[in-house]
Amino acid sequence: MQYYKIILLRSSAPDLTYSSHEILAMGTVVTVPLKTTFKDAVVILEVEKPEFNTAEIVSVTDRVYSAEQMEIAKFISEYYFSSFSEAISLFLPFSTQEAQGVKIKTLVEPIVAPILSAIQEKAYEQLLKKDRALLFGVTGSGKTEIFISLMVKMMEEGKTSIFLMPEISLTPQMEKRLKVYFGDAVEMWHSKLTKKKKASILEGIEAGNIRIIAGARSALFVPLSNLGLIIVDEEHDDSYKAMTRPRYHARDVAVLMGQKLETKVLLASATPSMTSYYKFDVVKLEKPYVETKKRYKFITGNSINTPILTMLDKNFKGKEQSLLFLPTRGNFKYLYCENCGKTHLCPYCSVGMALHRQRRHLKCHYCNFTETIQDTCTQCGHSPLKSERMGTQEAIEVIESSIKGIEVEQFDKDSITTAKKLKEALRRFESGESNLLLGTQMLSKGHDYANITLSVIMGLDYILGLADYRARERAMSLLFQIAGRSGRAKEADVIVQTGDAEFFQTYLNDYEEFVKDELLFLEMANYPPFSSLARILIAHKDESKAGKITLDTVIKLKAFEEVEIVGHGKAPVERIANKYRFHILLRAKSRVPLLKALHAVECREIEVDMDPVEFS
DNA sequence: ATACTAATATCA
DNA sequence: GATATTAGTATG
Repeated sequence: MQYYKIILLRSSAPDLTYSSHEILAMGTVVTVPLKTTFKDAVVILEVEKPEFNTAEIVSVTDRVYSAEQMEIAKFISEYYFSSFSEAISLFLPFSTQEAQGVKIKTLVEPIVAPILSAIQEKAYEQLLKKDRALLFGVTGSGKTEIFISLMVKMMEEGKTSIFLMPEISLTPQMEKRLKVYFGDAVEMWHSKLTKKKKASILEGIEAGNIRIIAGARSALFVPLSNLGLIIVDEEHDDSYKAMTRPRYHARDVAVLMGQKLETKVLLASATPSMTSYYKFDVVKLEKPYVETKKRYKFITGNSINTPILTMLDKNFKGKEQSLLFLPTRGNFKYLYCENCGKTHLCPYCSVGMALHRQRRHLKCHYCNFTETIQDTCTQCGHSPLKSERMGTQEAIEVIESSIKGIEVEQFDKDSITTAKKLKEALRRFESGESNLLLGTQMLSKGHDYANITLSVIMGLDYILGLADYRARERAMSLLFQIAGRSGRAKEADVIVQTGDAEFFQTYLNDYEEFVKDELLFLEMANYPPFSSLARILIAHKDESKAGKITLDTVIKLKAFEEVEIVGHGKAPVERIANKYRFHILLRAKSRVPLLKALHAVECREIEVDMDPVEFS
C-alpha cells in the first residue's frame, strides 16, 4: 500500500493523504472520496503511512501534470497569492498515453517561410541569438513575418510554439495569416472554444500534428511537448493581466516558463511597456515596412464639436473612411440631477448607472444590475434628470444627424458581443458599406483597417487624469496604437482632442523618446520597474468590518521595515455588488521583502494583487 | 428560551 | 469548495 499527499482540484481544501494499491507518479490526476462526494485531485507527494485512517484513491485517470507544470503552478500560487489548486487548474494536463513523449514528426513537406526585407532579416538574425528579447517596431513594420519565420524555424527543429495575443477578438485575423503558412499545424486556443473543439485540438497535439497554438492568455497553458518558442504579441496590453484569481500576468508567466522550459521568449509591441523595455534586450525594427504619412492636428474640448464634425463630413464627402475613438469610461452616459447635482447611482455599487437609450434602461457596468429609466431624483425629487458624458450611442446620433447619409459602425463591447458580429462589422467596413468606425479601446487593438484616412481620438485627457502611475503611458500608447491604424495605404489625418497638446506633440515621431523620459520619471517617483508594487483588496458587506480588516492589516504590515505603505483607505469604486471596498497599496525596493510581508499577513479576508494594473 | 444567521473549522 | 460546528444575536 502506498500513501500520497494530494491536492483537490477546484477546491480550497488543504492537502490530504490517501492510500493506493498502485504506484503513482507525481502529478497524476486521480479521483478521491471526500465526505459524501468524489473529487478530482492531483498527487503531489509520496508519504509514510500516517497515524490517522486513510481513504483509498478510487480511480486513476490517464492525465498527468508534468514536473514543470507543477513547478510553475507552485510559483504562480506563491507569487500571485492563490491556492496551488487554483494555479494548477490553469494548466491542462498531459495524457499518459503520450507520457509527455517526445514524438518528433518529420515534416511532410517543408514550409515556405515568408520573404523578409533586409530590415526584417536583420532583426530576425538578432532574435535568433537571444533567449529573451523585446521586438520593438511600429505598426506596419512587419513584425508578423518575423514571428512566422521564427515559428518555421522551430518546426524545422521539431519544436512547438505558442503565440499569445491580448484578446480573443484578434484571433480570427491572425488565424487567417498563420493558416497560409502552417495549415493544420496551427490551431487557435481561447476560453470561448467549445468543449468539443478543445478536445479535438488536444487530440491533435497528442498525435503530434498540431505544432503551434495561437490565442489569448489561456493558450499559455496547453500541453505542448517540445516547446521551443513563446511569442507575446502586443506585450504592453493590460489584458494579459488576469483580473480574477490567480491574478497572474501572462507576459510575466511566459518569461518564467521560458526559463523553466528553456524555451525562447519573444515579446513584441509598437508601444512596449516601460518594464519590458527596461528589462529585456531590445531589437528594433528600424523603419516602417510600409512608409506612411500622417498629419497630426490638436484641438481642445471634450465633446464632438464643430471641428470634428467638419473634418468627418469632409472625409465622408471625399468618399474616404474615418475612425473615431472614445475611451471606455466615456462610453457611458449617466443620469444626474440638475437641482442637487446627484448622479443616479446603482443601489448596490457606488457607481453611476449607465444609460442605454436603445434598450431604454439603466445598467450598472460593475454588477450588471438593470432598471428602467428614472425621471425623478431619488435625493430631492427634482424632475427631469439630465444625462451627461458622451457615449458611443449618443456620439453616433450626433454624427448621423449632422452628416446626412453617413453609415457608422459601432465598435465596442456593447455591440460586438460575438465573433460573428466582429467579422460582420469588419467586413462592412472593409467593403466600404460603412464610412465611420466609432468605438472604444477595441479600436486600438491590432485590427487592420487599411483605408482609413482620418482618425479622431477623444478622451485622452480623461485617461491622463486617472489616478494611476501609468496614466501617461496608457494615454501615449493609446494615441500611438490608434494613429497606427490609419494611413497604412495612403496619407492620413489624425485629430487629437486634448488640453495638453504639448505633451503628446513632444513624442509624436518617436515612442522610444517617450519611453526614455518616462523611465526617468518612474525612477524618480520610485515606481516599477524601479520598485515592486502590490495592492491588497478588502471587500465586505459591512462597511465598518471592511475598514477594520484594512486597519488591522495595515498595523501588521507596519512591522515590516522594508515595505512602504503607499496608501490605504476606501477604494475609488467604494462599493461593488453590495460590498464595501477598501484597498492598501504597498511598495518595496524588490519583490522579496514584499512577498515575505504579504505572506505573513495573508488570510481569507484579503485579496493580494501583485504587480497591479488596475487601481479602481 | 428559542430560532435564526454569521463566523469558523474541517475534510484523509 | 462544500459542509458540519460553534458563536452571535435577534425575537417574542
